Amino acid sequence: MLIRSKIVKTLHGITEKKGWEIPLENIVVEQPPKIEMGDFATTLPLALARVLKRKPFDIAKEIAQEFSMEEISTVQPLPNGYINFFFSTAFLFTCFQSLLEEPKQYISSQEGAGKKVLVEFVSANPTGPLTVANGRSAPIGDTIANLLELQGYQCDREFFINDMGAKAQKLAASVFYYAMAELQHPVPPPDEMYPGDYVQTLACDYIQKEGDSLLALPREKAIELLKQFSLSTMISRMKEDLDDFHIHFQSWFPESSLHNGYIQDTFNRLKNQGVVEEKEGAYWFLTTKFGDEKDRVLIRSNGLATYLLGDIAYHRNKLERGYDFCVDVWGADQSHVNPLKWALHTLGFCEDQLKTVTFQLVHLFRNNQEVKMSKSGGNYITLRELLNEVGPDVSRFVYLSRSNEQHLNFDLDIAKNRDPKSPVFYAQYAYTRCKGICREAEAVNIDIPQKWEDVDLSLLKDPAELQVLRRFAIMPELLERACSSLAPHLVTQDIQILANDFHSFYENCRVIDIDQIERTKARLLLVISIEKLLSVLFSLIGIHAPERM
RNA sequence: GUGCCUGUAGCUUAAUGGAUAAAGCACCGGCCUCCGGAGCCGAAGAGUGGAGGUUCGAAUCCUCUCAGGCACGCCA
Repeated sequence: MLIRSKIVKTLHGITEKKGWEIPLENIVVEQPPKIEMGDFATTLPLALARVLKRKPFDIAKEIAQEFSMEEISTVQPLPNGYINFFFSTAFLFTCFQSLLEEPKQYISSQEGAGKKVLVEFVSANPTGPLTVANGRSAPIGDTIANLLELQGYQCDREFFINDMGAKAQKLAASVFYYAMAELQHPVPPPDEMYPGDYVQTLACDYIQKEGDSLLALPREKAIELLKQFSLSTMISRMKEDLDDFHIHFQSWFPESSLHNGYIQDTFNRLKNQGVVEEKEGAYWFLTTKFGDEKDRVLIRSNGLATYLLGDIAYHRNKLERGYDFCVDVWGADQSHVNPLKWALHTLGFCEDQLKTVTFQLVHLFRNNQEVKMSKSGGNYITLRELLNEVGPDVSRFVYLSRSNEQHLNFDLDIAKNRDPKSPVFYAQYAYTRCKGICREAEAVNIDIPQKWEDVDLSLLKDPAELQVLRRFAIMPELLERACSSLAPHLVTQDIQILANDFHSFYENCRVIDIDQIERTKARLLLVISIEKLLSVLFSLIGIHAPERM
C-alpha cells in the first residue's frame, strides 16, 4: 500500500476512535510545498475545526499525540492547523533497499492487477503522413500505456485504421488522376484534389511496381486497387515513423473489418433502444435526448454509415474483446466524445469504460517565428522531419513537457543542436554523471558495491543525501498520481526533480574519496540507485539513457 | 453565434480547494589544484487577464467580462 493511503487510514482510525465524523475520502494528505515542511502533511484539523467548534491547533495537537506509524518519525502539529509528517530514517533505508534490488518493481503497484486495458492512440487518417500535430498523440499514448503497465494493468496499444472513409476514396481518386496522366491517358481531375506532393509520388510508385496494368481495368476497379495500394503504403510509412519514435502497437485495427454486418448490428441495437429516427432519408441518433444541441446522423441517405456509427461500433468491439476499459487519446479537433459515450451507455456499457485524453494543438517555432501549418492546405511539417531534425529523445521529452490540455509550443531551435536549454539534457546529463562516477571509481580501483549489505547506510547523513533518499521514498506516489490522472507530463517533471536532487548531491558530496573508503562505498551505492531509477523513468517516457554525451 | 480548451515572473512552464504561488531560461553576484561547469549556490523578478461570488481557505469551483486557440458537415 502506498504510504499516503496508509497515513490517511491511520488518521481515519484516530477520528473514529475519537468519535469525530469525517469520511475517509475527505481526509486530505498531500505533499507540502516546501521540503522543510516534511514529506507529507494533512489539513485534517482544519476540516474538523468547524464541526467540532474547536481551534485547529488544539485538534492538531490531539491527533499528533495519537498518531503512530513506523514509517513516520516526526509528527508536527502547527498553529495554522496543519500536521506535518517526516519519514523515519528506517523507512528511507527500506525504500532505498527495495529500489536497489528491483527498481522497476519498487515504483510499481498492483492497483490494476487482473485488469485489461486498451490504449488507442495516434489512429491518424492513413491518407497522409504523420505530422508534428497528430504526432503529439504518440508519446502521450505510449507513456500512458507504460504507466498503466507499471500499475499492474495488462495493457495493449492499438492503432485504428480509418480505411473506409470518404477521405480514403478522395485520395484514391487523386492518385488515379496522376496515374492516368503518367500513363499518357489523362482523365479529368476529381472535384477535390488531395493536397501534398506524396499523392503524385504514390501514382508513380504504383506504376513502377505494376506497370500499365491499370489501363486494362474499369475505372472503379482501378481506383479500388489504387486505394488499397495507397493506404497500405501510407500505413507502412507511419509504422516506420513510429518505429523510429520507439512506439510499437500490438494491433492495427482496420475499420473495414467491422463491415461484415457488425456495424449494421450495432445500428440495429441502437435502433431497438429507441434512440434512432429516420428523417429526410437518413437515420439519426437522437442525441438531443441526452442534451446535445442537435441530432447526429448514423446512416446517410446514400445508405453509408457515418464516421460516428463506425466509431461507436469500433468501441463496442473493443469492450466486447474483454477490456475492462479503454483509453482514447484524441486531438482537440475530435468533437464526438459525448455522442460516443451516450451510444455506449445505450448499448449497455458503463460510461467509465471509456476514458478520453484530449490534447491540444502544437505550435512550432523556428527563429522565434511560428511555423504556420495547415493540413488541408497541404502545408505542414511531418513527424519524420521532426525526427530527422531533433531526434526521438528530444521530441518525446518536449511533447511530454506540457500537460495535454495545454497548447504546446515546440521551439525547434532549442530542441535541435543539443542546446543545453533543452531540459532533456539536464536529465540525461545526470545519468551520464552517474556513469562517469562509476567509471572513475573503477579507475582508482574501488570496488563498486552492489548490495546494501555491503555498505554502512548510516554514513549517508548529509542533507543532500537525505534529500535524494526522501525523493526515492516519494517516487511511487508521484508515479501513481501521473497514472491515475492519465497525465504523462508529470513523469517528465518527476525526472527533472530527481535530476535536480542528484546534481545538488553531486556538488555537495564528493563521492570518491580514497581516505574515506566506507563513505565512498555508501555514496557509490546511492549513485547506482539514482542511475537505476533514472533509467526506469527514462524508459517510461521512452527516452534513451546515454552512458556518455 | 454555440460548444470545448487556454490566459500564472520579461520568456517557457509547475502547482490532487489548503501553508509566504514553484521551477527553468534570460539578467546580476559567487563556485573547478578535486568524480564531466551541459553543473551547483545566491540575488532580483508574479499575487495568477479583469470584476463579482461560494468557502475557515480559490490560480483551482460558480457567474459575468476581456483576449487567444480549436470544433461546429448526410467529412473523417
